[in-house]
Amino acid sequence: MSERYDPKTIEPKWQEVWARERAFAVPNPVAPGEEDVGHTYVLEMLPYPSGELHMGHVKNYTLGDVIAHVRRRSGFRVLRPMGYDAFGLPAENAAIREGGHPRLVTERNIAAIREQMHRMGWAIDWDREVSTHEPEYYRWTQWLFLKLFGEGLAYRKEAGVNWCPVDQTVLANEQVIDGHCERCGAEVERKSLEQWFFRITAYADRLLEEMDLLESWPERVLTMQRNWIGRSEGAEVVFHIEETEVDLPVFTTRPDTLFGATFFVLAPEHPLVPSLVAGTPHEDEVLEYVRHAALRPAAERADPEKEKTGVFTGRFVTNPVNEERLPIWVSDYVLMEYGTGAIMAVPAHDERDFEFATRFELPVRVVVVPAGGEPDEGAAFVGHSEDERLVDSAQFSGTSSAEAKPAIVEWLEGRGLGRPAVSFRLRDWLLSRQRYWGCPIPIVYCDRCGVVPVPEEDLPVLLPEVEEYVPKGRSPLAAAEDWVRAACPRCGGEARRETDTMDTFVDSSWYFIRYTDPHNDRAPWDPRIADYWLPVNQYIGGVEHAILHLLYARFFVKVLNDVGLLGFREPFLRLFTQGMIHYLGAKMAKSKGNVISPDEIVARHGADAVRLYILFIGPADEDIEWQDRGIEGMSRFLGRLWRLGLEVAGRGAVAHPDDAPLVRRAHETIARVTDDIGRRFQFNTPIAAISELVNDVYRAKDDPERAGEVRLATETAVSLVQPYAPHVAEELWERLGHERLWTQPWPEADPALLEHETFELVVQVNGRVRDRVEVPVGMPEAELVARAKELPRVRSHLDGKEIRKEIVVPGKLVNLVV
RNA sequence: GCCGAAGUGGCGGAACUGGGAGACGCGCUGGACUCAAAAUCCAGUGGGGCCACGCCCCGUGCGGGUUCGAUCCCCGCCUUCGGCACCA
Repeated sequence: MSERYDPKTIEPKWQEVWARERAFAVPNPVAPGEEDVGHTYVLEMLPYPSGELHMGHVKNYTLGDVIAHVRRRSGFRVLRPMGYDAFGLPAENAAIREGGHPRLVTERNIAAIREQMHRMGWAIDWDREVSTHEPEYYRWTQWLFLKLFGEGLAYRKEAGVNWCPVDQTVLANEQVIDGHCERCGAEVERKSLEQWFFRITAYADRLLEEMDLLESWPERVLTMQRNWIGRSEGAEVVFHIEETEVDLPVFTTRPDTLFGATFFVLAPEHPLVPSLVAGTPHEDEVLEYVRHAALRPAAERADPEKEKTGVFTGRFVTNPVNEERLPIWVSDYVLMEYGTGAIMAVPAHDERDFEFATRFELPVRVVVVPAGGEPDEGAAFVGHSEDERLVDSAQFSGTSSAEAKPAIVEWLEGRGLGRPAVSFRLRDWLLSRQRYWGCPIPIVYCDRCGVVPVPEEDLPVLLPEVEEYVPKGRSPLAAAEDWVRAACPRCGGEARRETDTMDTFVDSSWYFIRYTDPHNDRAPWDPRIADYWLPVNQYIGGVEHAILHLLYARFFVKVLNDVGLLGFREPFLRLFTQGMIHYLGAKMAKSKGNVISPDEIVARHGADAVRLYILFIGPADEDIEWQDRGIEGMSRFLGRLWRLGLEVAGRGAVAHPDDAPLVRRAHETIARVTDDIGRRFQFNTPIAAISELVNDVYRAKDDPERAGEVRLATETAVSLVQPYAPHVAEELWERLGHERLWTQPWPEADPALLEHETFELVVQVNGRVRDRVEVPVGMPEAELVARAKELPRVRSHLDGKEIRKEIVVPGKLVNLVV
C-alpha cells in the first residue's frame, strides 16, 4: 500500500497503448451516405509550428480532448484530427531568427509539437495528420485558388496596400492594428502594387445573413464580425458638375440632411481630382496636397484627434435637391476605399464635416431639429430621437428623419438622381505576400495571353528551393530564375511565374475539410465524405481569430457550397473561444519573458495534473492567471484518488445496497458533471464536483460496513475524471479489474437514485433563513407550514405576531411573512 | 465616442430557472504522525458582536426600485477588461 502516485511511469505506459492500438483513429464510413449511430466533429484550431506548444495550446487541446472523450464514450463516432499551419510569416520569421531554412525549422518544430501532443495524452486521430506546407496539401490550396479564379472571385489589381517595412510584405486590412503590423508592430506604410485579391465583399451580405445558420457562437465574436463587415444602409446620390458635365455620386446614410449640405469633399486619391483642377489656378496647390496626403503615414491620417486638412479646388457641384452650388474641396478625411470616395458635407449634422467647416469657415445649415428643442450652435446635431423634425427642407420640412429618408430617396430616384444603396466597411481580401515561405500562386504571366492560370494537371506548382529567402521587398521567389521562367500553358510561348505567395490564412481556410479525406490524391476531398463529417459540430480556439480566420473560413465554405463542392454553408456550427493565460499580471508571451513551459510543468507534475489544473483554474472562456501553487492542489487531488483507488482495488469487489448514501452521491455527481460539460459547457465545475465526491468517499473508506458503496463511488470518480486525467484514470480502472476505460460508456445517472425520500426544508421568516428541517418528499403544503411553525427558532422570530402570508415552494422552502 | 462583457473572502473561483452566498482549490492557523523533515491525515478559516460550545447583526462595486424573498430582474452611476473608431 505504499505505492506512490507516479505519473512518470503510468503516463508513458498508456500513451504507448493508445498509439499501438490506434485508439482514437476513426475510419470514414464505407458508405458515407448511410446514417450511423451518430457522429460528431470536434475541432481545435491548428497550431503554427513557429516554436513549441505553449500553455494556450495546452488549454485549447485539453478542452477539445475532454469534449471528444465524453462524446466518444457517449456513443458518437468522433472525428478529432490535428495538423499544422506550417506556411506563413510566423514560421518563416522563426526560421530567419534561428538562421535555418524555413522548411527545416518548420519540420523540426512539427516533430517537437507532435512529441508534446503525445506527451499530453491527447486523443487525436493521427491517421489524419496534415501540414499545410506539404505539396500533397498545398497542391489543393492552389486548386482551390484556381476555382475562385475561375469564378471571378480571385482577381488582380493595382491597389494602395498596407506595407510592413519590417516584414517586407503586404498585409491584409485585418492584419493592420491601429496602423501597425499585427505581427511585428512596425508602422504600416501605404504602397501601390499589383496584388491578388479574393472578392470576399461579394459575400458581405451572406456573411451577415447566414449567421442565422450558426447554432452557438459567442455573441461578442458575432458582434466583432458584424462590426468588421460594417453594413450601412443609405442612398447613392448623384451630384453634377455643370462646367465639365461630370457626375459625382456620393454614398450617404443621411439623405434626410441633403438640404443641409454646404460643401462637397473628394478623397485625395479620387481619380477625377487631377482632371478637375487641370489648367486652373488651383492646380498646383491641389496636386501638392494630394502628393502630401499620399506620403502621410496611415496612422496619422486616420487619427481623428489631428486637425483636419484640405484644399479648395475652385470647382462647384450642384446639389440635386435644391440646385444649390457647393464648393468642392479635397481632404484626406474622406477615404477612397469607402463609399464612392466623395461625400456631401453636412456640417450641421456630422461631427467631421462640422470640424472641417469650422476650420475653413464654411457655412453650417441646420435642417433637422429635435422636437421642441433648439439646435446647438456650437456642435453638430447628430443625435437621433423619435420626434426630430426637418426644417428648411422644401416639401420635406416638418417630417421626421425616419420619414424623410425614404421620401427624399424616392423623389431623387424618380428624377434619376439617386437610389437606395448599401455600403460595407469590409474590403476585399488581399492575399499576395512577397515572402518565400508560402503557397505559390498558380499563375503565369504571358506577354501574349496575359494572366494565365496553371492547368489543374500541372499542380502542384512546387515551392522552389532558394538560397536567399530573407525578404527584401520583392518576393524571394523572383530570384529562382529557372523556376520563374515557364512556358505559357495557353500558347507555349515564354512566360513568367507569379512570384508572390499566398497569405497563410488561405491555407487555414479549408484545412478542416481536408481532415475528412486527408489522403485523397484525386481531389481535395470527396464531397460525400466531407458532407458526412462536416460542418464541424464544435470548434474551439482563441478569440484572436474572431475576425481573420473565422471570417475567411466562412467565406471559403460559402463559395465552395455555391460551386457545388460542399453541401453546407457554414463551416463551424458551434464555436467556443477560450480565454488567454496570464502570468505575473500579463499575457504569457516570449517577448515579456513570462512564459511557463508546458514541458517543464509536465515533467514535474505529470500531464494529468496539468490538464486538470489548466481547466480548473477558472471558466474556460475567460482569461485566467496562472498560479504556481495551484497545480499542486491538482496533484494532491490525483494522489488522493490514487490512494483511494489502490485501497479499493486491494479489497476486491463488494456488493453494495442500491440506495446507500455514497451511491446516491455518485449518481448526483454523474448528473452534474454530464450536464456541466454537455449542456453548460463548463469545465472547471465538474472537477470540483468530482473532487467533492472523492473527499466524501475518502472519509468513508475505512468503514468496513460501507466497502460496497465506497467501491462504486470510487469507480464512478475514476470514470468521470477520465476525460481530464486519462492516464491515471486508465491505470486505476485496470487495477480495479476492468479494461480500456476510454472505450467504456459514459456513466448515466439513475433518475431513481436522484430522488430522495426526504429533503431539507428551508424555513424563512420575512425572507431570511431561520431554520432547516428534514421532511419527507411529498408532504402536503399545509403540513409543511405547520412543521415550520413548530420550530423553536422560527417561533422566537414570529414572536406571536400575526402571519400575513405563507409562501411554500414544494421541495424547497417555506417563507412566513409577519 | 460607439458596441460588448464583467465587478462575490487574503487569492482563483462556485451558486443551474428569483429561494440556504462563498462549493472546489490555493494560502493561512492549530493539531496528529515523525528524532526531525517531507508526504499524509484531522479541525478551523467573509466581517463584526454577544448573556460565547450556540445565537444575533452586517455582507456579492455604489445609489435606488420591483418582490414574501435579489449575486441573479429593472433604472441610474462608478470601475475594469475587450472590440470598433474620420466608414459619410
